[in-house]
Amino acid sequence: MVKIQEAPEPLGVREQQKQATRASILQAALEMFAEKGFEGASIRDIAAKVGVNHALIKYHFEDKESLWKAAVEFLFDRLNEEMTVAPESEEGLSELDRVKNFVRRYVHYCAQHPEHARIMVQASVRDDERLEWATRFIKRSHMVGMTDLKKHVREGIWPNVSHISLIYILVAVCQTFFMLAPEVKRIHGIDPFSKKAIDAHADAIITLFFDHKSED
Amino acid sequence: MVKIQEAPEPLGVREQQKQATRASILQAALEMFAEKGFEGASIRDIAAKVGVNHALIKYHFEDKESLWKAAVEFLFDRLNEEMTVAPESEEGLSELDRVKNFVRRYVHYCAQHPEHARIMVQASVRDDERLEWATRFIKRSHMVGMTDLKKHVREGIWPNVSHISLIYILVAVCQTFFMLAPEVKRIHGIDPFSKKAIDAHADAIITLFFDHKSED
DNA sequence: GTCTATAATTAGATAGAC
DNA sequence: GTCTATCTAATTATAGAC
Repeated sequence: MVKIQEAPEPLGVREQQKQATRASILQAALEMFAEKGFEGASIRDIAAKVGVNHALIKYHFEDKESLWKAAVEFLFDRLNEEMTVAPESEEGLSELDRVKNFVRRYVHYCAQHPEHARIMVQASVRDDERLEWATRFIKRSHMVGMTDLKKHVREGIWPNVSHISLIYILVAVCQTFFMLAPEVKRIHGIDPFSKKAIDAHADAIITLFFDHKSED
Repeated sequence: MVKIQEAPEPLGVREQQKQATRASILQAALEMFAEKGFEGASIRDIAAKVGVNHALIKYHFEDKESLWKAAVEFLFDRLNEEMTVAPESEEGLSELDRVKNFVRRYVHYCAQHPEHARIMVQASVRDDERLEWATRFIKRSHMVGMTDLKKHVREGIWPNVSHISLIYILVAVCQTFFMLAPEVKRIHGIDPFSKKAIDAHADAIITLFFDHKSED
């Protein structure tokens, strides 16, 4: 019995439960991979965190590698969603103010989802099959940023230096403070995820990059 | 038979071989821990990389945890050595030029030893006993930097924003480009460790931070 | 869909030979 | 000092019950 439909039917309660379990496993996997790395995070610990049997993960994700890939896809899908901005909301703003808004938005994204940087950094320090696979996602987000960045260099917003270095500088300053949150807490005794610290960090970046000139 | 001596005697050939083996194991451990993380790097792979039996590692380093700690101590000892500068070499320089020199020196350190950032980032994303142990080393290097940084904020070299954010911004921009070298190569097709890329990166940071003012 | 039970592999540790 | 051999524990994977 095949149904032809424009919008998806309301799911059966069993199917709903399935998707909920799948989502819980994915969420637990994100946290575990972020904290312990690919080998350090065990299927069994992820299952235990969700409260299901480890064999169930095979049913939803085939194997550990596939689970990791599903987690990475989820990260970049969410990044695209959350970083997209309605054009109307920026009408009348100068290009510099748009760049500043972008920095604020990205800083907040990094604070809300530190597991993104944690997982991707651990992927990007080793030149293996997983990094090769993830390259398409990283590449896509870099290419989008690169186009804008080159335009902004021409407009004098960024200095005319290596574009590749600039991209990594921008990403690094937004991510690192939150990625290393456990260290920041231990060394400096502050919580990077507090509203105050998040705003102070965005302010620091924007002031240093765009509103500051060193005195000799 | 006890010898009292001012300077160490020339070591026996057997003892020399022992220390050479120990150093090789430590070097291999640094590379493996950096690339694969604590759990991902196996004692057996490290031993295989050196060309010795895995049981020998226990003789030199007791267990995996101790080997990791020895590797981290080595990293910070070398950091202190290589970042120390003779006061004479900076005589007559303005404070701003000293800061620029510091950035250049640190960028070169990060390029020469990307395993430092790789190992410490993986330690700092998880709040466990190893990070607690490593805190003393991180703290020491942050405290040195923090004192100078506050002075330089007063002098107008850095903008008057969160000092903690500034520290992480500075460290992040110097480290990340080299830490993520495998990614940089795959995405942008350049080698971050080439002399040209290293210098361009240091230039990018210094220009952006100290020699640039955005146009509105 | 989810769990039980178990096979197959791999890792860290260590006793003892050389 | 270094290696061989072995033990134990943990992990991924999977067949099959419910």
